[in-house]
Amino acid sequence: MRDLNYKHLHYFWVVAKEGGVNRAANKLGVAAQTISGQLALLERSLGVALFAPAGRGLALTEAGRTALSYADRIFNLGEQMLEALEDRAGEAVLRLTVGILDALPKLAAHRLLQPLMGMGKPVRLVCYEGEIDELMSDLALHRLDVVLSDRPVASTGSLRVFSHPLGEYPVSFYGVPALARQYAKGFPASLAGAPLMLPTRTNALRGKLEQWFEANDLRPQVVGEFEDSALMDTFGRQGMGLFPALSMLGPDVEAQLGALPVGELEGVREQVFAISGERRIRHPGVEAILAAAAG
Amino acid sequence: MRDLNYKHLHYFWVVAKEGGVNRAANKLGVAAQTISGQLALLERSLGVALFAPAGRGLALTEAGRTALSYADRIFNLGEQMLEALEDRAGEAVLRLTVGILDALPKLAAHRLLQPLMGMGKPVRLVCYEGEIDELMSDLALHRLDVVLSDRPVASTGSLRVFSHPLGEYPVSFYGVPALARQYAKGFPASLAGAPLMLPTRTNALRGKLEQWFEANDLRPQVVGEFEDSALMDTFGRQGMGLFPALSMLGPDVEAQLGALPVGELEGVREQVFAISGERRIRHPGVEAILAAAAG
DNA sequence: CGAACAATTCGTAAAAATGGAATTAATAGC
DNA sequence: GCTATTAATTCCATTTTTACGAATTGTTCG
Repeated sequence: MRDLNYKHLHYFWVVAKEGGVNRAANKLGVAAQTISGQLALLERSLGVALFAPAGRGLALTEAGRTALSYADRIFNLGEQMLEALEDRAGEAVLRLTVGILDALPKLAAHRLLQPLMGMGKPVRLVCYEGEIDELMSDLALHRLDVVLSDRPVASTGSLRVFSHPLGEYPVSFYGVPALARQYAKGFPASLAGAPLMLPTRTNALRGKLEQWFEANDLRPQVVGEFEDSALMDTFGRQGMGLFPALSMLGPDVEAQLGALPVGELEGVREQVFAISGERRIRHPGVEAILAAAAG
Repeated sequence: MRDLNYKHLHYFWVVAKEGGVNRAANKLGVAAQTISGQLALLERSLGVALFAPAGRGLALTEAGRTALSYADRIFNLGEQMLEALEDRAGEAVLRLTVGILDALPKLAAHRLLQPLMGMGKPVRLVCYEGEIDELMSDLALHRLDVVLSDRPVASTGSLRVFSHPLGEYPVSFYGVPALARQYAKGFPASLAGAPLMLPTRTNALRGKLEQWFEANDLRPQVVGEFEDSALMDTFGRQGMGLFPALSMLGPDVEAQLGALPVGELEGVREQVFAISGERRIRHPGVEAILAAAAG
């Protein structure tokens, strides 16, 4: 039973729905012998009988009933697809569906997606956020075109994904003006005992920060851990403590959060990866993003 | 673009997943020209481009992405079907999935399904209850083999169903012994002012009861209306009032509910129909039921 | 029992899919 | 800027699959 022949399955489906080979032949516009023959081939390739003689007609076997419920769904999907494509035949807007890891800084995501707007075509951007597992499964189901992550993702047996580095960016600590002034002098040594907000351990950046503390012989006071970077930003704005963010986002951070840079963390770089589910065929939008990141 | 060629769609699916015509050809064990040609035919029949040249490869178009999400589901279903059939290849139990209208007396349903047990094969009976609309849609989706209803159902445009009469059965009023004794004398005239429980107006029997009251010039006191006959039985057992049920179920009613017949309603017959979604192909179990009802 | 119906088998004809050889197009390397 | 390489495609002969006419088998109904 190597490969399923969908033409044969389609005949089976119509016969089952119409209630007989002759009726199906009539509906499909082919001769009854044809259907009968193809049906026999299907049964042989499946290794099970789908129909059993009943009276002078046919009745579904148990296996046939199982097959019918699948065939129903399969061919309904096929019909839906035709409708969907008929609608879309005229349209020309490019839709890019992006999954963004909760932990990834929103401003960074925004920056990375910026190149899309500079493309020739009109683009409709659809963003989802979530944890890495959800996003990966959505990627596998083609509900997402690409996922932005803070680490590369390895292909597992069932899930084949491809990670493309989008870049690595220096990281700085930021804080409200009062805090920033207080700890800027003598940075990074000044951080000893400073109130810090850090991402949780599920975030790749967390490990790098720990290493940096180790290397600089610092033991800061952690006042909060955040899964979602947007939440951390909000608390940072209230002056809860110093928080890490990309150095290049200085102007944005100041404008949106009223926080100033305290100092850059030497050797610490936040990495960003674009994870795609395709080996090489690329979404024009994803291509634009990768090109902009590389250039 | 009348009919979708699933072989072509399958090639498209593999090309999209593998990331190129050559890779797909390699995986499928056919030449690249073949795939290229079949893909072109698919695009022509659909009237939209699925791929666009990108570099020296191909990239999905917006329509291609739409198609891919359908193809994913379609071919995953196909693979699931093969697995399901492989498992079921040995099995020999017959499964009958029946939908039973809430309003239909449970004891009657039990009686009607009884013949199944006398068949040669082992049978697994799966019963669902619900309102007519739910059951009809489940029937259309092949989640049910047959529906037992108290009235025939007409085929609508989108839903083709076939109603087979299973029989009509005389109806009696029943009640706990005290009530039964009180109202049996002089039946049916004695019912004037008797506490009665009736099915709601969604039940076909309700209309027939009203007519019978009219014909016998009775104006009984309705102490309760019930959608579900099992609920009515439960209240009847508590002595809330007299309730209608099939005459032939007298022994069952007495054994299970401790209620006695008060009198049969002349001219009132509860009808039962088997509704199937198939024109003629019949489930061996359904056939047995119909045969037993006819014989 | 024979007429009508339903499915099937057989052999051949038509249609579709396939692969070889050559062509076009876009990179990557030198 | 030229050449080797990779990828997709076009053209056409060949194979495979699908389809139909004619005849066959089995079942139901009058």
